[in-house]
Amino acid sequence: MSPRRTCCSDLERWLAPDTFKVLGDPSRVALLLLLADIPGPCTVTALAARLPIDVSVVSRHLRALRDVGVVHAVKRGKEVHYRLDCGDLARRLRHLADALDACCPINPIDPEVLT
Amino acid sequence: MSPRRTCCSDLERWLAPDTFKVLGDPSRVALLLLLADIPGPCTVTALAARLPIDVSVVSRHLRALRDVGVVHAVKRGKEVHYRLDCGDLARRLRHLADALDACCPINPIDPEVLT
DNA sequence: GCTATATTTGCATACTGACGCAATTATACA
DNA sequence: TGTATAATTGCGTCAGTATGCAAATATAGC
Repeated sequence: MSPRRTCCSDLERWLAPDTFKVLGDPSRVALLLLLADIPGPCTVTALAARLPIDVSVVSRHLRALRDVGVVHAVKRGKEVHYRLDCGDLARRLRHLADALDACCPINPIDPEVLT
Repeated sequence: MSPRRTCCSDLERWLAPDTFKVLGDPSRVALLLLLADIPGPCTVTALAARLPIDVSVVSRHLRALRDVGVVHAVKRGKEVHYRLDCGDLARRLRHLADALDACCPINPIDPEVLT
């Protein structure tokens, strides 16, 4: 087994399938857009009221988003307030972008491109 | 319906569920890592030989990656050579990171954090 | 303690997608 | 033209997951 190019270790580190799997669902993306659109924290019920899905489903989606560190949750009494954790996600995306750039300066262009 | 914050239009533009869904599969990520590790283009058969999955599955995964613009395909005779399209993906990730940062300067920190 | 509201969890259902195998298509070469 | 190799596509199967409803849990206020 040949040693892996150093840049690829970074790529493997930041190309986390779990995070992208969570970001790959339209309902969860809709939740993220709502959280971005409404300044300040938002409760589960308030978010569910703006989407055509049940509160329980919204709760589960928010938990999935929290598990991968994309949103942040704060409990206040019986309510849970969610907000985007933009900084962390943005940081990770930039690390991934850097790792990609570091991996790819090679590979010259070929003709007869399919797409 | 209140008008959307301008930053959120960018967020919606770059937070494409389709791309992330494709990046959310471990086999496809393994393919990307292989393409990054092996300098230069790679054929479907060569990639399949390094993974515990069937050639047909590899072919389908590569097509999915191509459909979202993450890899690049070039046909040479009966072979198809694939390579990463790092530049485009890195560009889109940075746009997304910028949109996130633009959306989130608000939201003060609250106590009693859950995660 | 009792009630009302917010959230989470258990469970059943339906859908999506990954996978392997076999068949088909495309291309190079004898 | 026939044969061999590369890649794709058809199809059935299986696992994972998104969803809604109902029940359970947590907490505030009476």
